[in-house]
Amino acid sequence: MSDRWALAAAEGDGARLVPLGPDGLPTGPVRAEPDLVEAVRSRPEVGRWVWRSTAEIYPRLLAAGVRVERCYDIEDAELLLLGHQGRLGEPRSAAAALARLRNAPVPPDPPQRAAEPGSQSSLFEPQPVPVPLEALLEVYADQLRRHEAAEHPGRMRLLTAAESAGMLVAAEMNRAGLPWRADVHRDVLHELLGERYPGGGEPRRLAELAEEVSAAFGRRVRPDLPADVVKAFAQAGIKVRSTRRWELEELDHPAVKPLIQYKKLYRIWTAHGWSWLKDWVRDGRFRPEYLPGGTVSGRWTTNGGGALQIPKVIRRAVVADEGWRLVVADADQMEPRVLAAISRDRGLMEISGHDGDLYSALSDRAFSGDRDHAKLALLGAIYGQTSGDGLKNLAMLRRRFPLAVAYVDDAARAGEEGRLVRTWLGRTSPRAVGSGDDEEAGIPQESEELPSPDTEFTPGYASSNARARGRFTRNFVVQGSAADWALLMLAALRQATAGMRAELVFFQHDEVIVHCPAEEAEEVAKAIRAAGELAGRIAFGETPVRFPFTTAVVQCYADAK
DNA sequence: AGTCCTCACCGG
DNA sequence: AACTCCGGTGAGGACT
Repeated sequence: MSDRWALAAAEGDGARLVPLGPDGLPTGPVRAEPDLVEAVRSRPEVGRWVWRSTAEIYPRLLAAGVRVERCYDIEDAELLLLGHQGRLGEPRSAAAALARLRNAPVPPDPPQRAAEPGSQSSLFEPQPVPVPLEALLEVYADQLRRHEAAEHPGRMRLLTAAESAGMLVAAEMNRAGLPWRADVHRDVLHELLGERYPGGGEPRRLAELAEEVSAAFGRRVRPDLPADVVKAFAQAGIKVRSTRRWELEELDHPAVKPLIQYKKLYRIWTAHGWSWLKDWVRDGRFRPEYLPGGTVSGRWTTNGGGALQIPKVIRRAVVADEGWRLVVADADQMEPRVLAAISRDRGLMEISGHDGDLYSALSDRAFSGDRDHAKLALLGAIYGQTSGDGLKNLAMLRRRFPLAVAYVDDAARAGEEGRLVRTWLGRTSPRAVGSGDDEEAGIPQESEELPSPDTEFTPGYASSNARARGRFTRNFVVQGSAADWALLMLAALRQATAGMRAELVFFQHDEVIVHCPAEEAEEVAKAIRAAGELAGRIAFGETPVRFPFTTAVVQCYADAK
């Protein structure tokens, strides 16, 4: 009996499938079966299903109550392998991979369509390109070879396996949905925005604030039109470059207060108001479509519903079912801990080797300043900050944590020089757009600027384009390696809760929510902490670095912080 | 009528 | 204190 099987959807509801050996080659004949779901359900001993696309197959299985242990997603792996080869942007479909193997014309990927509210199946399936099982096997065998050719084959195997696990988690979270109380959401909207007027215009509170703004300027002003606001300030003798909140806050003018209030509420109304509720919440659940690896750095995105931007005030609507709880868990200072692990900097690993607040430890041991200054300095180093307070402490960071700063500096230099960088597991940055100075053909590039002498490590004169590129690659290695860790953490958590009634219902970069019966809550919290530590060891090997979570067992998401 | 862009906010 | 990294979203407006 084989541990690993390849599976392809066939005519109607059917499937074709075959057992595979450790080398990825078939160890038996191809079976043709009339019912894909039954083909999988009847083989619980299979440890890993190799298929073209999780989004194509797994929602069907979940709808029939069939859960699988592990999978290998060929089209996701193709994307990661292409990236590793510096060929991001080439079509990643199985059909395209096959065409490349056979030196045939490569079909472009089908366009991704927008999410449809309320849909339960995944949507990265605009028009599935049928690929026969034999062709899939050919692509799979080639992918196994390409893993071996990677810079770190073991890590690359881990990366594709982890992201395939992420695909399973994403489909399961979409199926489960985030518990959402529409009645509570409506109460919040009414409190903040007031009554809705018939006809669909602004609700009462927004209309009142618009009146206050107009009254303050002495003429009719539309607060939702930045150009109108800038003009109104100019007529009042105040020059503003934009109407961003932080800029308006500097001004002394009676319109400022209602303007800022208007912006805040306008945002809630348009992005998370009544129409959002109607579009995205069904039967007490919000079902966003998660896209693992949706950003180049490996962070997830969601398609529709803005699930990764739920405003804090709206979180009151996320309420556990009767007798159930939400276990809300936040990884503590994930990015500096990840930097410690990937750079192997002794000082930073030492500070990251405790469960306590990392920034406090940093300010106690290495800084004369307070916690907030320590935090700014460290984050500034990771983000490539170009101005502000963080810079003053950069020299000290360099002395105390030479390997950590060198790690991100090296990544920045690679970016400035147009080279690619990789996360710890091997996810690779995209090439610079145009990878030269040929953007905006025919227009000369901006004049070269002098580097600021206190921060620059490059001897040359990098253009501002190149320096932006350097900030991107600097951040990429840390944020991306953190995403590597998060994938492994999710995979471990999924395994740990497999025998429980608990369901993963939300994931956002460094935060998870598990919905579970009250009596399972403590066990779930323990499982989350264990998953974090396990992910740290699997991803980065044995290091002193700890990956703690702050967990809260609550009935309402808003009570978690 | 549809597409693309800018703005400004939300989250990490 | 300043606005650096990664995204999604909607509205309005300019364009085809």
